[in-house]
Amino acid sequence: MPPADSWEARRRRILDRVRDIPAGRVASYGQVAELAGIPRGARQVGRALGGVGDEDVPWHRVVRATGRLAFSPGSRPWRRQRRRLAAEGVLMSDHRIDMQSFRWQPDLDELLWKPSASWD
DNA sequence: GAAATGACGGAGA
DNA sequence: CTCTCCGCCATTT
Repeated sequence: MPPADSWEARRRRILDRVRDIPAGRVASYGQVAELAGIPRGARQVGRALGGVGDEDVPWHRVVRATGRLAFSPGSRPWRRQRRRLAAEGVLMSDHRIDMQSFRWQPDLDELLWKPSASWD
């Protein structure tokens, strides 16, 4: 039997988390790593996304913590990602996303969807 | 095996 | 704002 937490297992958890990111929001590599139970595993997230081809994964919703894309500005993949984000309403100004407004916050969404559970 | 290389991040100068 | 430096870890050289 292989180790319980193999690279394949972690890769699968990473991609599952990326699938959770709703359209119109973005998450940073580090954030996805945290959610996948891999603290400080930002680079592994990049590694996992690098292999996604036809797999059904919204890879374009993962950006750097700074709001910039991981690709070189103006490059082919950079433009592709920017286009996909724009189609969801995530616009960039000066090659950068306003993380304050577009960063996905799972816990906050929970509050918005299920309000009045235990307020006051 | 050692060293370099990333779809990264954070701290510090 | 820039530029280092370090931690991280799978993969490549």
